[in-house]
Amino acid sequence: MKRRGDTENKIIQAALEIFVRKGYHGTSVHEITSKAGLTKGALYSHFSGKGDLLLRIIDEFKSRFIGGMVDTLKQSSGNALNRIHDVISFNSRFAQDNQHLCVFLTFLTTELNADVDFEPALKGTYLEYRKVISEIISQGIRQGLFKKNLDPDVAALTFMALHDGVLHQWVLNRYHLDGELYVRTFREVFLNGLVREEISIERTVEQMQSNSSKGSENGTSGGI
Amino acid sequence: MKRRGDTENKIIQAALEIFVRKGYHGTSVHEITSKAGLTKGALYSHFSGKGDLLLRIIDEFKSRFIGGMVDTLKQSSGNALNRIHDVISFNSRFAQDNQHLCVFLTFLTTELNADVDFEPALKGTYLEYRKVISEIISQGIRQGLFKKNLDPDVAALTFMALHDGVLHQWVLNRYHLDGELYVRTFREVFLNGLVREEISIERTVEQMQSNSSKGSENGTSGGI
DNA sequence: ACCCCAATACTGACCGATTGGTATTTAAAT
DNA sequence: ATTTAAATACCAATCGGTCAGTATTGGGGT
Repeated sequence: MKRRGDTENKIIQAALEIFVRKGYHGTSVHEITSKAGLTKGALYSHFSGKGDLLLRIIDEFKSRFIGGMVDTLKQSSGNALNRIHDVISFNSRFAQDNQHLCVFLTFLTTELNADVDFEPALKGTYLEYRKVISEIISQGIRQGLFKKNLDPDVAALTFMALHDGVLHQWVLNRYHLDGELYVRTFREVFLNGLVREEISIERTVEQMQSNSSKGSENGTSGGI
Repeated sequence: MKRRGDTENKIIQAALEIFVRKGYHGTSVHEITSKAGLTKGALYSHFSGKGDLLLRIIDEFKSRFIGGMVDTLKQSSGNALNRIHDVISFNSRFAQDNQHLCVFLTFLTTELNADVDFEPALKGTYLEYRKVISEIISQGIRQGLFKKNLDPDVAALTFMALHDGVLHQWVLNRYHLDGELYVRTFREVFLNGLVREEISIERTVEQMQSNSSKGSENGTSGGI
Protein backbone atom coordinates (compact mmCIF):
# COMPACT_ATOMS: atom_id res chain seq x y z
CA MET A 1 0.00 0.00 0.00
CA LYS A 2 1.14 3.51 -0.74
CA ARG A 3 1.55 5.69 2.28
CA ARG A 4 1.33 9.44 2.13
CA GLY A 5 4.66 9.96 3.82
CA ASP A 6 6.51 7.91 1.22
CA THR A 7 5.76 10.21 -1.69
CA GLU A 8 6.46 13.25 0.41
CA ASN A 9 9.86 11.84 1.25
CA LYS A 10 10.54 11.00 -2.36
CA ILE A 11 9.74 14.57 -3.35
CA ILE A 12 11.79 16.00 -0.50
CA GLN A 13 14.80 13.87 -1.36
CA ALA A 14 14.61 14.76 -5.04
CA ALA A 15 14.19 18.45 -4.26
CA LEU A 16 17.01 18.45 -1.73
CA GLU A 17 19.44 16.94 -4.19
CA ILE A 18 18.64 19.36 -7.00
CA PHE A 19 18.40 22.41 -4.74
CA VAL A 20 21.89 21.72 -3.49
CA ARG A 21 23.27 21.17 -6.98
CA LYS A 22 21.55 23.98 -8.87
CA GLY A 23 20.20 26.34 -6.28
CA TYR A 24 16.60 27.16 -5.40
CA HIS A 25 15.81 29.43 -8.32
CA GLY A 26 17.81 27.25 -10.67
CA THR A 27 15.54 24.32 -9.95
CA SER A 28 12.12 23.99 -11.56
CA VAL A 29 9.16 22.23 -10.01
CA HIS A 30 8.95 20.05 -13.08
CA GLU A 31 12.53 18.88 -12.60
CA ILE A 32 11.86 17.93 -8.99
CA THR A 33 8.73 15.92 -9.63
CA SER A 34 10.09 14.21 -12.71
CA LYS A 35 13.12 13.09 -10.71
CA ALA A 36 10.70 11.73 -8.12
CA GLY A 37 8.84 9.86 -10.85
CA LEU A 38 5.76 12.07 -10.65
CA THR A 39 4.18 14.99 -12.42
CA LYS A 40 3.92 18.56 -11.31
CA GLY A 41 0.37 18.37 -10.00
CA ALA A 42 1.31 15.71 -7.48
CA LEU A 43 3.60 18.08 -5.66
CA TYR A 44 0.79 20.50 -5.00
CA SER A 45 -1.34 17.89 -3.27
CA HIS A 46 1.43 17.41 -0.72
CA PHE A 47 2.95 20.87 -0.49
CA SER A 48 1.41 24.28 -0.86
CA GLY A 49 4.18 25.24 -3.28
CA LYS A 50 7.86 25.30 -4.06
CA GLY A 51 8.52 27.60 -1.11
CA ASP A 52 6.66 25.38 1.32
CA LEU A 53 8.74 22.45 0.11
CA LEU A 54 11.92 24.34 0.90
CA LEU A 55 10.69 25.23 4.38
CA ARG A 56 9.96 21.56 5.00
CA ILE A 57 13.53 20.71 4.05
CA ILE A 58 14.82 23.36 6.43
CA ASP A 59 12.79 21.68 9.20
CA GLU A 60 14.25 18.34 8.20
CA PHE A 61 17.76 19.81 8.47
CA LYS A 62 16.98 21.35 11.82
CA SER A 63 15.76 18.19 13.43
CA ARG A 64 18.34 15.91 11.87
CA PHE A 65 21.49 18.04 12.14
CA ILE A 66 20.94 20.40 15.05
CA GLY A 67 18.87 17.80 16.86
CA GLY A 68 21.55 15.22 16.23
CA MET A 69 24.25 17.47 17.67
CA VAL A 70 22.18 18.14 20.77
CA ASP A 71 21.55 14.43 21.27
CA THR A 72 25.24 13.70 20.81
CA LEU A 73 26.11 16.26 23.45
CA LYS A 74 23.55 14.88 25.89
CA GLN A 75 25.32 11.55 25.79
CA SER A 76 28.76 13.14 25.78
CA SER A 77 30.39 13.17 29.14
CA GLY A 78 33.71 14.80 29.78
CA ASN A 79 35.24 18.20 29.38
CA ALA A 80 34.70 20.72 26.62
CA LEU A 81 37.59 19.40 24.56
CA ASN A 82 36.05 15.93 24.53
CA ARG A 83 32.71 17.46 23.68
CA ILE A 84 34.15 19.41 20.75
CA HIS A 85 35.73 16.23 19.52
CA ASP A 86 32.39 14.47 19.80
CA VAL A 87 30.67 17.22 17.84
CA ILE A 88 33.29 17.06 15.11
CA SER A 89 32.88 13.30 14.95
CA PHE A 90 29.13 13.65 14.73
CA ASN A 91 29.38 16.27 12.00
CA SER A 92 31.77 14.10 10.11
CA ARG A 93 29.48 11.10 10.34
CA PHE A 94 26.48 13.23 9.45
CA ALA A 95 28.18 14.53 6.32
CA GLN A 96 29.08 11.00 5.37
CA ASP A 97 25.53 9.73 5.81
CA ASN A 98 23.75 12.79 4.39
CA GLN A 99 25.81 13.94 1.46
CA HIS A 100 23.23 16.42 0.25
CA LEU A 101 21.64 17.53 3.48
CA CYS A 102 24.96 18.36 5.10
CA VAL A 103 25.62 21.29 2.78
CA PHE A 104 22.00 22.27 2.38
CA LEU A 105 21.95 25.09 4.92
CA THR A 106 25.19 26.66 3.74
CA PHE A 107 24.39 26.45 0.06
CA LEU A 108 20.82 27.64 0.23
CA THR A 109 21.64 30.44 2.64
CA THR A 110 24.08 32.02 0.21
CA GLU A 111 21.25 32.35 -2.29
CA LEU A 112 18.30 33.09 -0.04
CA ASN A 113 19.56 35.00 2.98
CA ALA A 114 17.98 38.17 1.60
CA ASP A 115 14.69 36.49 0.73
CA VAL A 116 11.91 37.56 3.09
CA ASP A 117 10.17 34.19 2.81
CA PHE A 118 13.15 32.12 3.91
CA GLU A 119 15.52 34.38 5.76
CA PRO A 120 13.87 33.92 9.18
CA ALA A 121 13.95 30.13 9.00
CA LEU A 122 17.53 30.09 7.71
CA LYS A 123 18.90 32.58 10.21
CA GLY A 124 17.00 30.88 13.00
CA THR A 125 18.65 27.60 12.15
CA TYR A 126 22.09 29.22 12.13
CA LEU A 127 21.34 30.78 15.50
CA GLU A 128 20.44 27.44 17.07
CA TYR A 129 23.60 25.98 15.58
CA ARG A 130 25.71 28.78 17.03
CA LYS A 131 24.20 28.46 20.48
CA VAL A 132 25.18 24.81 20.65
CA ILE A 133 28.80 25.47 19.72
CA SER A 134 29.11 28.69 21.68
CA GLU A 135 28.05 26.93 24.85
CA ILE A 136 30.76 24.32 24.51
CA ILE A 137 33.39 26.96 23.92
CA SER A 138 32.25 28.94 26.96
CA GLN A 139 32.53 25.78 28.99
CA GLY A 140 36.00 25.15 27.58
CA ILE A 141 37.16 28.61 28.51
CA ARG A 142 35.79 28.23 32.05
CA GLN A 143 37.57 24.90 32.33
CA GLY A 144 40.82 26.53 31.25
CA LEU A 145 41.10 24.37 28.15
CA PHE A 146 40.52 27.01 25.50
CA LYS A 147 42.13 30.39 25.12
CA LYS A 148 40.43 32.78 27.46
CA ASN A 149 40.81 35.83 25.23
CA LEU A 150 38.34 34.38 22.72
CA ASP A 151 34.76 35.60 22.51
CA PRO A 152 32.67 32.39 22.63
CA ASP A 153 30.18 33.59 20.04
CA VAL A 154 32.87 34.73 17.63
CA ALA A 155 34.83 31.54 18.15
CA ALA A 156 31.63 29.58 17.52
CA LEU A 157 31.14 31.49 14.28
CA THR A 158 34.71 30.62 13.36
CA PHE A 159 34.02 26.96 14.04
CA MET A 160 30.91 27.10 11.86
CA ALA A 161 32.81 29.00 9.21
CA LEU A 162 35.49 26.38 9.04
CA HIS A 163 32.95 23.58 9.08
CA ASP A 164 30.85 25.14 6.31
CA GLY A 165 33.91 25.94 4.27
CA VAL A 166 35.32 22.46 4.64
CA LEU A 167 32.05 20.92 3.51
CA HIS A 168 31.97 23.30 0.58
CA GLN A 169 35.50 22.45 -0.50
CA TRP A 170 34.82 18.80 0.07
CA VAL A 171 31.80 18.85 -2.23
CA LEU A 172 33.71 20.77 -4.91
CA ASN A 173 36.57 18.26 -4.80
CA ARG A 174 34.67 15.14 -3.85
CA TYR A 175 36.37 12.88 -6.32
CA HIS A 176 39.88 14.21 -5.95
CA LEU A 177 40.11 14.52 -2.20
CA ASP A 178 40.86 12.10 0.59
CA GLY A 179 38.00 12.73 2.99
CA GLU A 180 39.69 11.22 6.01
CA LEU A 181 42.83 13.26 5.51
CA TYR A 182 40.77 16.38 5.12
CA VAL A 183 38.81 15.88 8.31
CA ARG A 184 42.00 15.18 10.24
CA THR A 185 43.41 18.44 8.94
CA PHE A 186 40.24 20.22 9.95
CA ARG A 187 40.47 18.89 13.49
CA GLU A 188 44.15 19.62 13.76
CA VAL A 189 43.97 23.14 12.40
CA PHE A 190 40.90 24.19 14.34
CA LEU A 191 42.14 22.85 17.64
CA ASN A 192 45.87 23.35 17.39
CA GLY A 193 46.52 25.61 14.44
CA LEU A 194 48.83 25.53 11.50
CA VAL A 195 51.93 26.66 13.30
CA ARG A 196 54.19 24.33 15.23
CA GLU A 197 53.84 24.75 18.99
CA GLU A 198 57.44 25.79 19.63
CA ILE A 199 57.25 28.45 16.93
CA SER A 200 53.86 29.56 18.12
CA ILE A 201 55.09 30.27 21.64
CA GLU A 202 58.09 32.31 20.47
CA ARG A 203 55.80 34.21 18.12
CA THR A 204 53.24 35.03 20.80
CA VAL A 205 55.83 36.71 22.98
CA GLU A 206 57.28 38.56 20.03
CA GLN A 207 53.83 39.75 18.97
CA MET A 208 52.84 40.98 22.41
CA GLN A 209 55.91 43.17 22.50
CA SER A 210 55.37 44.67 19.06
CA ASN A 211 51.65 45.15 19.70
CA SER A 212 52.13 47.09 22.93
CA SER A 213 54.54 49.45 21.21
CA LYS A 214 52.68 49.90 17.92
CA GLY A 215 49.26 50.34 19.48
CA SER A 216 46.31 49.77 17.14
CA GLU A 217 48.04 48.48 14.03
CA ASN A 218 45.15 46.10 13.63
CA GLY A 219 42.81 48.94 12.76
CA THR A 220 43.58 48.56 9.09
CA SER A 221 42.14 45.08 9.12
CA GLY A 222 38.96 45.88 11.00
CA GLY A 223 36.07 44.48 9.08
CA ILE A 224 37.63 41.25 7.94
CA MET B 1 31.82 62.45 -22.75
CA LYS B 2 30.57 58.97 -22.01
CA ARG B 3 33.18 56.28 -22.19
CA ARG B 4 32.28 52.75 -23.12
CA GLY B 5 33.98 51.28 -20.10
CA ASP B 6 31.92 53.37 -17.70
CA THR B 7 28.57 51.81 -18.54
CA GLU B 8 30.08 48.38 -18.60
CA ASN B 9 31.40 48.92 -15.11
CA LYS B 10 28.05 50.24 -13.95
CA ILE B 11 26.37 47.11 -15.25
CA ILE B 12 29.02 44.85 -13.79
CA GLN B 13 28.77 46.49 -10.39
CA ALA B 14 24.99 46.30 -10.36
CA ALA B 15 25.02 42.67 -11.49
CA LEU B 16 27.68 41.73 -8.97
CA GLU B 17 25.72 43.14 -6.08
CA ILE B 18 22.46 41.43 -6.99
CA PHE B 19 24.10 38.15 -7.98
CA VAL B 20 25.67 37.95 -4.56
CA ARG B 21 22.45 38.81 -2.78
CA LYS B 22 19.96 36.75 -4.75
CA GLY B 23 21.98 34.26 -6.75
CA TYR B 24 22.45 34.01 -10.49
CA HIS B 25 19.10 32.45 -11.37
CA GLY B 26 17.33 34.59 -8.82
CA THR B 27 18.44 37.74 -10.59
CA SER B 28 16.72 38.98 -13.73
CA VAL B 29 18.37 40.98 -16.47
CA HIS B 30 15.79 43.69 -16.00
CA GLU B 31 16.68 44.02 -12.33
CA ILE B 32 20.36 44.45 -13.16
CA THR B 33 19.91 47.11 -15.81
CA SER B 34 17.32 49.04 -13.87
CA LYS B 35 19.68 49.16 -10.90
CA ALA B 36 22.35 50.48 -13.26
CA GLY B 37 19.92 53.17 -14.45
CA LEU B 38 19.53 51.62 -17.87
CA THR B 39 17.18 49.39 -19.79
CA LYS B 40 17.57 45.87 -20.94
CA GLY B 41 18.68 46.66 -24.45
CA ALA B 42 21.74 48.48 -23.20
CA LEU B 43 23.08 45.33 -21.59
CA TYR B 44 22.97 43.43 -24.84
CA SER B 45 25.00 46.04 -26.67
CA HIS B 46 27.82 45.51 -24.18
CA PHE B 47 27.48 41.84 -23.30
CA SER B 48 26.36 38.91 -25.35
CA GLY B 49 24.03 37.84 -22.57
CA LYS B 50 23.52 37.20 -18.89
CA GLY B 51 26.02 34.35 -18.94
CA ASP B 52 28.69 36.43 -20.60
CA LEU B 53 28.19 39.07 -17.95
CA LEU B 54 28.83 36.52 -15.24
CA LEU B 55 31.98 35.29 -16.94
CA ARG B 56 33.22 38.86 -17.08
CA ILE B 57 32.69 39.19 -13.34
CA ILE B 58 34.61 35.97 -12.77
CA ASP B 59 37.49 37.50 -14.74
CA GLU B 60 37.23 40.64 -12.64
CA PHE B 61 37.46 38.56 -9.50
CA LYS B 62 40.41 36.63 -10.84
CA SER B 63 42.48 39.66 -11.68
CA ARG B 64 41.55 41.67 -8.61
CA PHE B 65 41.62 39.00 -5.89
CA ILE B 66 44.01 36.33 -7.12
CA GLY B 67 46.12 38.93 -8.90
CA GLY B 68 46.14 41.06 -5.77
CA MET B 69 47.36 38.19 -3.65
CA VAL B 70 50.11 37.39 -6.10
CA ASP B 71 51.23 41.02 -6.15
CA THR B 72 51.18 41.14 -2.37
CA LEU B 73 53.37 38.08 -2.20
CA LYS B 74 55.82 39.47 -4.72
CA GLN B 75 56.43 42.41 -2.44
CA SER B 76 56.38 40.27 0.67
CA SER B 77 59.80 39.39 1.91
CA GLY B 78 60.37 37.11 4.84
CA ASN B 79 59.46 33.60 5.84
CA ALA B 80 56.26 31.71 5.18
CA LEU B 81 54.68 32.82 8.43
CA ASN B 82 55.16 36.45 7.49
CA ARG B 83 53.82 35.72 4.05
CA ILE B 84 50.70 34.03 5.43
CA HIS B 85 50.17 37.04 7.64
CA ASP B 86 50.52 39.29 4.62
CA VAL B 87 48.01 37.26 2.69
CA ILE B 88 45.53 37.39 5.56
CA SER B 89 46.04 41.14 5.78
CA PHE B 90 45.48 41.50 2.06
CA ASN B 91 42.34 39.37 2.17
CA SER B 92 41.07 41.38 5.08
CA ARG B 93 41.67 44.64 3.27
CA PHE B 94 40.22 43.23 0.07
CA ALA B 95 37.02 42.21 1.83
CA GLN B 96 36.79 45.62 3.36
CA ASP B 97 37.20 47.41 0.04
CA ASN B 98 35.15 44.99 -2.06
CA GLN B 99 32.21 43.99 0.07
CA HIS B 100 30.39 42.21 -2.73
CA LEU B 101 33.26 40.88 -4.81
CA CYS B 102 34.93 39.22 -1.84
CA VAL B 103 32.15 36.65 -1.46
CA PHE B 104 31.34 36.43 -5.14
CA LEU B 105 33.31 33.29 -5.92
CA THR B 106 32.09 31.37 -2.89
CA PHE B 107 28.47 32.33 -3.27
CA LEU B 108 28.18 31.80 -7.00
CA THR B 109 30.07 28.54 -6.90
CA THR B 110 27.55 26.97 -4.52
CA GLU B 111 24.85 27.60 -7.10
CA LEU B 112 26.72 27.03 -10.34
CA ASN B 113 29.42 24.45 -9.73
CA ALA B 114 27.37 21.89 -11.66
CA ASP B 115 26.60 24.26 -14.54
CA VAL B 116 28.51 23.34 -17.68
CA ASP B 117 28.76 26.98 -18.79
CA PHE B 118 30.43 28.25 -15.64
CA GLU B 119 31.97 25.32 -13.87
CA PRO B 120 35.31 25.47 -15.74
CA ALA B 121 35.84 29.16 -15.00
CA LEU B 122 34.81 28.77 -11.37
CA LYS B 123 36.91 25.69 -10.68
CA GLY B 124 39.83 27.21 -12.53
CA THR B 125 39.71 30.24 -10.27
CA TYR B 126 39.63 28.06 -7.19
CA LEU B 127 42.60 26.14 -8.50
CA GLU B 128 44.69 29.28 -8.98
CA TYR B 129 43.71 30.38 -5.50
CA ARG B 130 44.76 27.06 -4.03
CA LYS B 131 48.10 27.06 -5.79
CA VAL B 132 49.01 30.41 -4.27
CA ILE B 133 48.22 29.29 -0.73
CA SER B 134 49.59 25.80 -1.13
CA GLU B 135 52.94 27.17 -2.20
CA ILE B 136 53.29 29.28 0.92
CA ILE B 137 52.40 26.36 3.13
CA SER B 138 54.95 24.13 1.40
CA GLN B 139 57.52 26.82 1.98
CA GLY B 140 56.50 27.05 5.63
CA ILE B 141 56.89 23.33 6.10
CA ARG B 142 60.32 23.39 4.46
CA GLN B 143 61.33 26.24 6.73
CA GLY B 144 60.22 24.26 9.78
CA LEU B 145 57.57 26.79 10.71
CA PHE B 146 54.44 24.79 9.99
CA LYS B 147 53.58 21.28 11.05
CA LYS B 148 55.34 18.89 8.75
CA ASN B 149 52.63 16.23 8.86
CA LEU B 150 50.26 18.47 6.89
CA ASP B 151 49.57 17.97 3.22
CA PRO B 152 50.12 21.41 1.66
CA ASP B 153 47.19 21.12 -0.73
CA VAL B 154 44.82 19.93 1.97
CA ALA B 155 46.03 22.61 4.36
CA ALA B 156 45.52 25.18 1.59
CA LEU B 157 41.98 23.95 1.11
CA THR B 158 41.49 24.30 4.85
CA PHE B 159 42.74 27.86 4.71
CA MET B 160 40.36 28.62 1.86
CA ALA B 161 37.55 26.85 3.66
CA LEU B 162 38.05 28.94 6.76
CA HIS B 163 38.40 32.12 4.73
CA ASP B 164 35.25 31.43 2.68
CA GLY B 165 33.32 30.42 5.75
CA VAL B 166 34.37 33.47 7.70
CA LEU B 167 33.32 35.77 4.88
CA HIS B 168 30.02 33.96 4.65
CA GLN B 169 29.32 34.29 8.35
CA TRP B 170 30.44 37.87 8.27
CA VAL B 171 28.00 38.73 5.50
CA LEU B 172 25.17 36.94 7.31
CA ASN B 173 25.90 38.86 10.51
CA ARG B 174 27.27 42.03 8.98
CA TYR B 175 25.50 44.37 11.32
CA HIS B 176 25.85 42.37 14.51
CA LEU B 177 29.47 41.39 14.32
CA ASP B 178 32.67 43.18 15.18
CA GLY B 179 34.71 42.65 12.03
CA GLU B 180 38.04 43.37 13.64
CA LEU B 181 37.43 40.92 16.43
CA TYR B 182 36.34 38.33 13.92
CA VAL B 183 39.45 38.63 11.76
CA ARG B 184 41.65 38.42 14.85
CA THR B 185 39.87 35.21 15.82
CA PHE B 186 40.32 33.86 12.29
CA ARG B 187 44.04 34.56 12.38
CA GLU B 188 44.49 33.16 15.84
CA VAL B 189 42.50 30.00 15.23
CA PHE B 190 44.03 29.22 11.86
CA LEU B 191 47.58 29.79 12.99
CA ASN B 192 47.50 28.68 16.60
CA GLY B 193 44.23 26.85 17.15
CA LEU B 194 41.49 27.01 19.70
CA VAL B 195 43.25 25.07 22.40
CA ARG B 196 45.71 26.67 24.81
CA GLU B 197 49.30 25.75 24.01
CA GLU B 198 50.00 24.01 27.31
CA ILE B 199 46.87 21.88 26.97
CA SER B 200 47.61 21.22 23.33
CA ILE B 201 51.03 19.78 24.07
CA GLU B 202 49.78 17.51 26.84
CA ARG B 203 46.95 16.40 24.60
CA THR B 204 49.21 15.63 21.67
CA VAL B 205 51.26 13.19 23.71
CA GLU B 206 48.13 11.66 25.20
CA GLN B 207 46.54 11.28 21.79
CA MET B 208 49.53 9.66 20.20
CA GLN B 209 49.46 7.00 22.89
CA SER B 210 45.75 6.25 22.56
CA ASN B 211 45.92 6.32 18.79
CA SER B 212 48.68 3.79 18.56
CA SER B 213 46.75 1.41 20.80
CA LYS B 214 43.31 1.90 19.27
CA GLY B 215 44.53 1.67 15.71
CA SER B 216 42.23 3.24 13.10
CA GLU B 217 39.59 4.85 15.26
CA ASN B 218 39.57 7.70 12.80
CA GLY B 219 38.00 5.50 10.16
CA THR B 220 34.54 6.43 11.39
CA SER B 221 35.19 10.08 10.71
CA GLY B 222 36.66 9.72 7.26
CA GLY B 223 34.52 11.72 4.96
CA ILE B 224 33.44 14.92 6.58
C1' DA C 1 -15.14 -13.74 -1.30
C1' DC C 2 -17.41 -10.30 -3.83
C1' DC C 3 -18.90 -5.75 -5.12
C1' DC C 4 -19.56 -0.96 -4.28
C1' DC C 5 -18.26 3.52 -3.03
C1' DA C 6 -16.09 7.23 -0.97
C1' DA C 7 -11.57 9.06 -0.27
C1' DT C 8 -7.35 9.78 -1.82
C1' DA C 9 -3.17 10.17 -5.23
C1' DC C 10 -2.03 11.52 -9.23
C1' DT C 11 -2.26 13.12 -14.15
C1' DG C 12 -2.24 16.29 -17.93
C1' DA C 13 -3.84 20.24 -19.99
C1' DC C 14 -3.94 24.87 -19.11
C1' DC C 15 -3.21 29.77 -17.09
C1' DG C 16 -1.08 34.31 -16.41
C1' DA C 17 3.28 36.13 -15.44
C1' DT C 18 8.00 36.49 -16.14
C1' DT C 19 12.11 35.09 -18.19
C1' DG C 20 16.31 35.82 -21.47
C1' DG C 21 16.94 37.50 -25.80
C1' DT C 22 16.07 40.11 -30.48
C1' DA C 23 14.83 43.64 -33.80
C1' DT C 24 13.86 48.11 -34.59
C1' DT C 25 13.92 52.84 -33.48
C1' DT C 26 15.60 57.02 -31.35
C1' DA C 27 19.19 60.05 -29.52
C1' DA C 28 23.61 61.73 -29.29
C1' DA C 29 28.39 62.28 -30.26
C1' DT C 30 32.09 62.96 -33.57
C1' DA D 1 26.36 62.32 -42.19
C1' DT D 2 27.92 58.38 -40.02
C1' DT D 3 28.55 55.72 -36.22
C1' DT D 4 27.44 54.16 -31.82
C1' DA D 5 24.87 53.83 -27.31
C1' DA D 6 20.63 53.15 -25.39
C1' DA D 7 15.36 52.87 -25.38
C1' DT D 8 11.34 50.65 -26.86
C1' DA D 9 8.55 47.15 -28.25
C1' DC D 10 8.20 42.61 -28.97
C1' DC D 11 9.01 37.34 -29.07
C1' DA D 12 9.11 32.39 -27.87
C1' DA D 13 10.03 29.69 -23.98
C1' DT D 14 9.64 28.61 -19.41
C1' DC D 15 8.25 29.51 -14.92
C1' DG D 16 5.12 28.42 -10.63
C1' DG D 17 0.65 27.33 -9.91
C1' DT D 18 -4.44 25.75 -10.80
C1' DC D 19 -7.98 22.61 -11.82
C1' DA D 20 -11.07 19.20 -13.69
C1' DG D 21 -10.85 14.71 -14.23
C1' DT D 22 -8.91 9.82 -13.92
C1' DA D 23 -6.66 5.90 -11.57
C1' DT D 24 -5.95 3.63 -7.39
C1' DT D 25 -6.68 2.56 -2.90
C1' DG D 26 -8.85 0.72 1.46
C1' DG D 27 -12.93 -0.32 4.12
C1' DG D 28 -17.64 -1.69 4.99
C1' DG D 29 -22.03 -4.29 3.63
C1' DT D 30 -23.70 -8.49 1.93
